[in-house]
Amino acid sequence: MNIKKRHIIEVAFSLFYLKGIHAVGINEIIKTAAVAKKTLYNHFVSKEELIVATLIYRDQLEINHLQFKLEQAVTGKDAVLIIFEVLDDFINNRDNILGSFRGDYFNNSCAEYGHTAPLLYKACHNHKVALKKIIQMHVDSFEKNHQKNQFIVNAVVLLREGVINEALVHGNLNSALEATTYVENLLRFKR
Amino acid sequence: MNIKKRHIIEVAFSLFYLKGIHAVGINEIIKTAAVAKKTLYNHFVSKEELIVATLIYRDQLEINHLQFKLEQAVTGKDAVLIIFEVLDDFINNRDNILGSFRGDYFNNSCAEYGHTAPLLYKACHNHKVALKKIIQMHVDSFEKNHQKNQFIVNAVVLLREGVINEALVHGNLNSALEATTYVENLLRFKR
DNA sequence: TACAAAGTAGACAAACTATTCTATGATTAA
DNA sequence: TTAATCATAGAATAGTTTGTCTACTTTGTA
Repeated sequence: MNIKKRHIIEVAFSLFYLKGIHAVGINEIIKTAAVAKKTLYNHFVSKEELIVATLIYRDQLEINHLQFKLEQAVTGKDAVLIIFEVLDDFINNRDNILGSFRGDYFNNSCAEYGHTAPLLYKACHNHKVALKKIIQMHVDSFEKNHQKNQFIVNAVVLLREGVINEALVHGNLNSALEATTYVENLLRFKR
Repeated sequence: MNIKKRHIIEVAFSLFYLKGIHAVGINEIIKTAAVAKKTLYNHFVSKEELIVATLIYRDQLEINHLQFKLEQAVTGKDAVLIIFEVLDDFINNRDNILGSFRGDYFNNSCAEYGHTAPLLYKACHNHKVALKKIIQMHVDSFEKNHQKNQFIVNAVVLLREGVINEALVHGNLNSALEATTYVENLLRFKR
């Protein structure tokens, strides 16, 4: 991808994520990115297209990062626990790749736009589907009983979402560790 | 409270909740509320004050509604399960009082503003604290062991947050029921 | 070297934003 | 009845916003 285009996406993402999408204007983006307005509009037909690009960019970043971390997992159960380790590092700003925590970019974007911007919603939804697929794959490796399998997958997805919101709005930075205790229980009982 | 003021708050809440706060202007609010601009600014010094008023209004509505439903609970464990019943009705638009589901208003507002508007963040945070206090109270009634008690309270809070986001972004309208199965497990094992 | 593509800087338009203000009409209480 | 209060409609202000356009400069490639 064009280097300027990527730079604009990265800068836009940072600002959107930190301040919220509506709160950040095109002028702020081009100023921060040190880029001409024309350049931005050469690469993106509208602000909405840029927003969607930031969502896809962040999706790839988070999914790749998670996959990389999951390579350390020996068993499927390890993998499930690693998901919450990654979350804990993210929430407590111990991860350079994911950057400074300000909630889940996809949840935040959906919260801001709801279903008023269909492309945007779809990008958020896609990310969640991709994430669930990864979780599913790892749970499949150790739980063959369909019902138990679904039970665990759903619980992990649910807890993950809970952890992020708990950290953001409740301000509870231990939420990932709390969830880990919980997941350990879940994995033990379901053997 | 003044009847006009309350009407403005209710209309503003509906619009903010449906479309997002930034996306709704003062002009749209006064037009929908069929009220003069001066009337709005007589009651609220600024848009931000109105936003905070809608958060407090919704906080009271949700807390009162939940308390009312919880009166049906015979035991503390019933109460915990009722929390997820209420959520399920909310998500599937079976509750006239809570209205049409579009996620958690407090999470959405925080997502939109982050910490840039301290009064707003505080109102959201207060709601979460009030909610946790209610959950705590009911769990206290059946679990005296402090560690187990905290474990359950945290799990319920985490799951509740997860359920709402799962429904909003994943589009999974069964999330509350899935969580219920999970909570039942939790309550059984911790006897 | 020459030429096309891509970037820069920023003025500009049109539409929006929150907020203030004026002028007028309706209610209400003394 | 009279005076004060409250509401209305909407113009005006000052500042946003996204997106377009012009004129000029840099850059990469053939």
